[in-house]
Amino acid sequence: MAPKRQTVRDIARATGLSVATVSRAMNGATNVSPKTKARVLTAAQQLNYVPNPAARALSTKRSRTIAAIIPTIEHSIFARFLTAIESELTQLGYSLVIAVSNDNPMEELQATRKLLGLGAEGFIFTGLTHDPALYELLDQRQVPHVLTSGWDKSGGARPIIGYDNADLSAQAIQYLYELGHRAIGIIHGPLLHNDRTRARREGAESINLRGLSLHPVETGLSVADGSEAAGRLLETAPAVTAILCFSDILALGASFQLQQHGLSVPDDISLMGFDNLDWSASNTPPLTTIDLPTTLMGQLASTGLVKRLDGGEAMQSQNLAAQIVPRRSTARPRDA
Amino acid sequence: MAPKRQTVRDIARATGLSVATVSRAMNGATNVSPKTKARVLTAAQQLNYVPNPAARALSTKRSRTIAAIIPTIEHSIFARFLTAIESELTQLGYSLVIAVSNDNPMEELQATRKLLGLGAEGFIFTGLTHDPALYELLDQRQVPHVLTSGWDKSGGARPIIGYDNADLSAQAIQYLYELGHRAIGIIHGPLLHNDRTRARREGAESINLRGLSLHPVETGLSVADGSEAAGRLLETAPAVTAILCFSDILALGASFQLQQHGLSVPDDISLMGFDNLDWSASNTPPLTTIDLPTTLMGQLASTGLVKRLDGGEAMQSQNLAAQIVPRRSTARPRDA
DNA sequence: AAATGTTGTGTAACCGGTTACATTCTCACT
DNA sequence: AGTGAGAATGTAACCGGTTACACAACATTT
Repeated sequence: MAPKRQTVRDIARATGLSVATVSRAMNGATNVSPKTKARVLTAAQQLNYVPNPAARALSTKRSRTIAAIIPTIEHSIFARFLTAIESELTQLGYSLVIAVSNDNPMEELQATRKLLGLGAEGFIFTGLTHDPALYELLDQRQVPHVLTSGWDKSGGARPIIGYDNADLSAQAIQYLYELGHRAIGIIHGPLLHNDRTRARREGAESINLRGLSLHPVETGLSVADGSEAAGRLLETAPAVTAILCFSDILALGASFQLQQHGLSVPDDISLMGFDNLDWSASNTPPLTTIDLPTTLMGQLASTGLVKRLDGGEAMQSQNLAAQIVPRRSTARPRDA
Repeated sequence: MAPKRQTVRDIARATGLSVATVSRAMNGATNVSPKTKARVLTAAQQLNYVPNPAARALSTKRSRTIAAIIPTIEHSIFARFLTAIESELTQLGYSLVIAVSNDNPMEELQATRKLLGLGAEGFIFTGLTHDPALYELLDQRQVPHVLTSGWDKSGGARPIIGYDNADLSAQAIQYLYELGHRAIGIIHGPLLHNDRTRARREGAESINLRGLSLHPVETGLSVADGSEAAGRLLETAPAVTAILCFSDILALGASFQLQQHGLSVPDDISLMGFDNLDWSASNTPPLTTIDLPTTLMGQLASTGLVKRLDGGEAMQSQNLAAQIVPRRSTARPRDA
């Protein structure tokens, strides 16, 4: 019932070969005759041999494990991201470990320490700004890593695979302006410790168009927060004819609030999101949003990191394209 | 810039002590004088020493890693579950690795093999039915594991920490019946490879009440699927006065569809979900649903597994309580 | 003062793979 | 047959912790 674990030496004994040959046969067959290789493989099969990962990691000094640290898991945009990373890494023979930072730089630092101690060889972070101590740690130990979900035009020192939040949100405002909207509400999550949100807000405010007035409202990240913020916005800026939310989740909350006020989308007010989550097309009405290249970003971050680890190739930063997806939740304002 | 990794021997050299003493000082201090312990600790601090997890795992034959295999990550109910497991395990000094089965027994088996090869010591599975080969593997290698998200009255051979899906869904039907509903639609995900859904369906159908007729519709798991299924239901069973969805996600989709048909909830039709996701209270109208003890389940599964691994205590099965959360999306039918 | 116990520390083996280097075997070619 | 190159295999050290056992120093008991 409990056959003790088999080792290379057991296989060596069983086949009458040496441990070196067994090891060579199990891995990339360098200089092993096909006959012996087959002999080893069948013996391994029979004895139900599974290599000990710790022993292998110890002698190769490689764990083939990559860590992803994300702000939260309770948000399908990150779920999509993680799924992409996971499947890509699995294909490349790597494993993924995950930690959550709750958008808190200290928790992020702590999680990184922990995963480093767990043997992670490479790191995928979300966002561009992190605690100096985190960077120090990474540099000191020369840990390959990549930043995601953002973009730095000025080209920072570390590889980035992401998209230009400022530019995208500017595009969104432009899009609404061209539809005829002049007073536009913005609902977004916390600015503190979240450079994606900050970039989006700054991007929106960088637009200078005649007659345009923006009405930003800061709130949390949940559906309930979106609803609450929309309520606040309707009170403080009743002239608003369109609302841009910096996430589809917030837009969903806002749409609940608008419904409660008896306002119809887009006849009374236009609503636009950010993320293009899977349900945004099913929303009533289908939600105009921005499709972020989350899956591609996960794939590229993974392959880049693996190439770096396996081949030593330096990673290249990439600014990925993202598209506005026009749907029925946005339209010309009534009096335009 | 690249100070080569410090080892116990480096610390031993630096302090003039032996590796054994250093090791003892670093871990639970068995027989080490406070003075030496302090000396070792400060030296370790100064040299920025981080123990090599592979070496430790190799010699202790313990990895302190637990694996969770979930059907999908793109569903906040599992996100909540994972978050609970993660924080609990971290507190207990363990780490979590995650794999996704996509509700496919073969993928699940493969993922288990992989994580076992990665060194996972214990497993948390979702659901009660799994591939026989999976059970064989677990038994043969005596891997501690726990099944979650379900319940087996007849008491299976393996520890379960979950809730009684059949009973909960029966309660939901009962609740709607008592409100006065007689023709009740049910929208649920795939029955194949998903024993939670099967149990819920069977539980609902086990109810025998005068005048009650159920109209089940099978679909996928996404919001769009819920919307599609609701459309189908309205066509095939127009007499339905209430719809029970086996997930809040499906209920959200259904509510979009009802809106499109100009039907108001709950005046024209009652709508009920399952899960109590964070937004279900913000929905318009707030969604009646069943609050599942996901967080508690994650905590108990984690601590149980750790107790088993650390202390050898056998795990105990637990049937956790779940509550119907009545909100405004359900009401008496019009003509009752 | 001798015997015994207690506490703190050191030595060296061990975990289970990988791999540099040494050795043996094969076979082609003179 | 002899030689040398190249292929196949073996030996043993190594990765970096942990820990059984040995031993030293000092306290306690009679």
